[in-house]
Amino acid sequence: MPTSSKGPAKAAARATRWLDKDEEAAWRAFHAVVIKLPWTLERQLQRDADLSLIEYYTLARLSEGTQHTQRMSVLAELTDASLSRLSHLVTRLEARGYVRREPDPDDGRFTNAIMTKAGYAKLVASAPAHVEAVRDLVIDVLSPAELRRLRDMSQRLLTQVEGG
Amino acid sequence: MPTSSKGPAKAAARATRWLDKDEEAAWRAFHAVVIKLPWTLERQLQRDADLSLIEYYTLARLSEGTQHTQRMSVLAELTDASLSRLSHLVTRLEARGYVRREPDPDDGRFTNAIMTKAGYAKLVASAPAHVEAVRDLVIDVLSPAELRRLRDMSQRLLTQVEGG
DNA sequence: CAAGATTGATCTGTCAATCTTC
DNA sequence: GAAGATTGACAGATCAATCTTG
Repeated sequence: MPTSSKGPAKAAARATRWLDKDEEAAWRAFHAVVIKLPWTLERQLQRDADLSLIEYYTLARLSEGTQHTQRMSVLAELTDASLSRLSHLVTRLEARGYVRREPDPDDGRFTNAIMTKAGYAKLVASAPAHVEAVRDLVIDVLSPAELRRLRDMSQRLLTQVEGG
Repeated sequence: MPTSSKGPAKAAARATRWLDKDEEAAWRAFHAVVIKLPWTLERQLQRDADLSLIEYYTLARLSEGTQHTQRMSVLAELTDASLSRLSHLVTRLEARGYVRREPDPDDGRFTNAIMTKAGYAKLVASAPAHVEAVRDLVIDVLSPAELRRLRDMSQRLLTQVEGG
């Protein structure tokens, strides 16, 4: 019954503004995408590259850093992971030889994550199939105008989600 | 570097169609939403109702079934969970007294998940805060026209994601 | 034996506690 | 002592294997 209908608004201090029919339909469709899309990309990467989505984007963001390097805390921001999650994750990538860690020479409180040659090669090898998937699943499904709107909406949603 | 730029398209049989600047920007924004939104909703539900997102939607979908009942396999579809995941999950909901299981009287191969009174009460108590969150984070951020477009795009994305 | 469902092993993420460096 | 980072214990998801019913 929730999220729609005017159903029993038991607990809330003031009457709940339930979703109307259109809002409900929009939410269901969008919610489904939000749940299913990451999963589909996970599968693609797992199958084609033996990487998880966040592993792939960790390598991608590392490749954009000077010297293929990023501080752990910055990388956590960029990949939207907690520092703890990233630390575990980098431990695994390290074990596979894709990344190595070094304390920042200038300030030992920071740890630098540094992509190895093998890590870069892995990213380069994995990218084409992943970009194909992103195209197939998202980009090529929408017109350029729609894509602009999606970006626009996404940016506004983001400010909300990030506690605007 | 991936997803954008014309970078080394090593593996793929044919040249990779990398994302152009606008496509890349749209993808980054949308990707961020897709990753962050579920997490925000998880936090809200965890905090306000001690439920995970999928637990909440499991209860919600159950409440829509005749007699507050759904077959496990149908419920798995509705909640976008694997049968295995759902089974583990229902075991937990059962332990908390929100759901019980019975074999289908007509065909013992099916298992019915049945929401208890306590389960329904839990849903009713949890719904207002969750709907508020969905409004704050998504619905009220977009105009009705945008919401229509979002729904429209989402539906098309879904057919792709579901292997259209 | 096929479809529905469950189970157990394993892996990943989270949370809280801890360690290190300045 | 505060910020950055790591660690370990635990909760939840996945995958493969298994069980059950018709």
